[in-house]
Amino acid sequence: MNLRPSAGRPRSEESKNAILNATIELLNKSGYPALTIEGIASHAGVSKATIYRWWNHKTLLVMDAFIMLIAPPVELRDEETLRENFLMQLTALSNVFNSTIGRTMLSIISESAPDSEVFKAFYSQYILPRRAAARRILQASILRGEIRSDIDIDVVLDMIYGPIYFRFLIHKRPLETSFLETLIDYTLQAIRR
Amino acid sequence: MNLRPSAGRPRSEESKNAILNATIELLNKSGYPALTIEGIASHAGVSKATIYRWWNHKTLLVMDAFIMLIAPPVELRDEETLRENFLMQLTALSNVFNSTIGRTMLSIISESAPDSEVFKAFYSQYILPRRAAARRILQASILRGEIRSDIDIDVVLDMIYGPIYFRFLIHKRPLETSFLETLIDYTLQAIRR
Amino acid sequence: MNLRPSAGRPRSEESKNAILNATIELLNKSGYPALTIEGIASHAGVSKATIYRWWNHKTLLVMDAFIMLIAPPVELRDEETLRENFLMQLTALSNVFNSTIGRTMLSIISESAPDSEVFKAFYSQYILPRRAAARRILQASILRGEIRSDIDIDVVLDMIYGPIYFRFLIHKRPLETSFLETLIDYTLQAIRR
Amino acid sequence: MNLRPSAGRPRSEESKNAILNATIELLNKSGYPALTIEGIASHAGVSKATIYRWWNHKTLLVMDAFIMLIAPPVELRDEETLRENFLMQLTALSNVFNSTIGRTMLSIISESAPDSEVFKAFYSQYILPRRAAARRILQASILRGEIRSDIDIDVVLDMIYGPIYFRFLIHKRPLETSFLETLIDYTLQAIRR
DNA sequence: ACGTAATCGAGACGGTACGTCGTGTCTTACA
DNA sequence: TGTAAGACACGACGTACCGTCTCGATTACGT
Repeated sequence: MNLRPSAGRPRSEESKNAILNATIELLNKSGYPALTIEGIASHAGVSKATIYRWWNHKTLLVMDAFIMLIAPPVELRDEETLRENFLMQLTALSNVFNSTIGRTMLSIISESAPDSEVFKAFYSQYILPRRAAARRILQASILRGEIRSDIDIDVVLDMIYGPIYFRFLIHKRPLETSFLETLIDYTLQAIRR
Repeated sequence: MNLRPSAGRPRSEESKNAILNATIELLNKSGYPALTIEGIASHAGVSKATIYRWWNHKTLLVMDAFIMLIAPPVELRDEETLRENFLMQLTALSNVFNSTIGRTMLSIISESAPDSEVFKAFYSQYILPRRAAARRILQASILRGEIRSDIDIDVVLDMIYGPIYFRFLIHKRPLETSFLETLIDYTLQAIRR
Repeated sequence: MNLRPSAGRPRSEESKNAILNATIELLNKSGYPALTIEGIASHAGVSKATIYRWWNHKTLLVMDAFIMLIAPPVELRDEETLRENFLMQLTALSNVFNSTIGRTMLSIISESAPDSEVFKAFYSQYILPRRAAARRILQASILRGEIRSDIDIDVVLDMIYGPIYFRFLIHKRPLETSFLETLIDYTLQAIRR
Repeated sequence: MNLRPSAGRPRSEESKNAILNATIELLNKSGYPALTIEGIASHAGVSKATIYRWWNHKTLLVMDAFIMLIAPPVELRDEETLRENFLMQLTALSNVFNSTIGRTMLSIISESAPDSEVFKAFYSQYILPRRAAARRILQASILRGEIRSDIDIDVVLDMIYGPIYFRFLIHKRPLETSFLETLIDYTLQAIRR
């Protein structure tokens, strides 16, 4: 069962945590362009080789730190209205954007290739779970007859998420709650029965 | 009027063009992470110092190359329907995204600070003119009574542009015309009178 | 005894030798003004950083190459006459001057400050040992009653070495044996009992 | 008569002086390795091209500044004793060595090739006149029967000048008068009748 | 208990690019 | 023609990281 039955010294969890924490700290302090493996190593009290042994690429290291840090997907609940559920999820999303590592992660993804390891990891571990949850509550809403049954759910989801990302990445403006509300209201207006 | 009638040797337009063209070529060939000032200099047959004399930062160099390359803002016309005008502009936008320099530019902007030189240049030279044009035709449409007069134009514009950027940067999926049409239709549905 | 028994990868003796040999070769080929760290690095198949790690200054690198190359101080012997001993030492000195690295070393020393690292190294590692040997045989000669006991040995040594350096550095004329002999004869004439 | 009958603007004496003075000032302030044409030009309020037009090489510029600055050769006089005459000349020489430009000049000469322009200029304009004067008074002394007639004057001159240069360039020690006197006394001892 | 094996820190290594500085040449307009 | 101003191609500087490597030391597991 155990494919590699642990010959030799096991991986140091302590070093692993020190590396991920150092990554986050240095990212917060100086930003992604100034983030170096050497800096992380010395800040974490760890050898460079140890980092290279476990992460092929700096982007994957940031990805792991990002996953460690962010909250799990918001539980969307059927009892809440569609509007409330979206508001909750978009608020969680805007918290991610407000962290340095969240912004960094998105800019890494922006310039990553669709077949790159980091993109695939981010998409499957971050985007898909949240999108699936949102899709579920939209479908429940359709079943309840609140919104039209012929809508293209993917387009609707993009109409909700897209402007949030846009506002952060391109406008670089703070996300007021009123913006979120107007956005959701306009979208629901477009798809209501 | 001319305060200092050119003391010293004038700037070489030839070098300037060679630098911008080399930037674009190398970007297309190997991508932004592999783009080096040294590479640009040698490919353009130009000295590194000449590049540094005119561009403080690599991002600003890419920005200038981007501006040189892209088409001027689409002329939006009153004779066309709102829907046609948006389709035209979004198609132009997707052409930008389909070029390497366009994708690079956006990822640079994604990780730029709001007070950075490159962000301010991009925002004022690229985003604002296009946004102003779109705003004008929305306002004309309001005057003609086709759409509601109480809408928040900024939110509407973000609902149109945002999903496009999102689809490219995060989903990394091609932009089918059907997507554009559905997007516009849903949006118009939300704001029609 | 050994306080830190070698943490980390040990210094490569191979690289060290390659650097010193490349220094000598390039010096012989093109002279000191054309000697660059970059040239040495590429000629030695070594990274620039490796050179800078071990030598703060180009002059110290030349100094080490010089020390590696030159013969150890001539053994002065009591059985020989004073005259023979000096002739031997001055001949060895003129061999140093006839090598490019010897001439280079002297011109480095000429323009070095008295408190500079390279001057102190040269003085203690090259000048002093040879001067001490010469001083010893002069003192032995005094004890044997061949020369006056009240002479200022430092002045006498400068009277012997100084003209050699002068002839090379300023006159730039070859050193004939007859010149050396006349020089020694005149000096002995001045200090004989 | 006038070979170049002043076509065009004449050479600016003002610029020439500014250049030579700037050379000396910068040499005194920061030393020869830090002496740059660009620095001289900006300090003298002069264009780089003007410097390059009149001096092929930085060493020649220093040479001209040196010649402008130093006193003319000491007048050696028959009325004085040989000893007094040498003392006077050696004192003048040690003044040269005490100036930054004097030390710089010597180190330039040390590393110059025998067929280089700067060496030939220095030798003919500085060394030879002083050496000729010293040679004359030695010959006069021979005629008066004070010193031996069979001496090799060139060797004697080197025995007097050499140790001075040596003391400055290699020992880097101050020249006490007592050293000069002992040096002269030993030399005269060697060649007196 | 003792070897085998993987991991760890330290840090040297060959590279590549950085951004700066000085070189010597040039192009302009003015004197 | 000479000059100041200043842009230019070139080349080296000394630094910073890259990703790899070689050490000795450490920590498990299987004999």
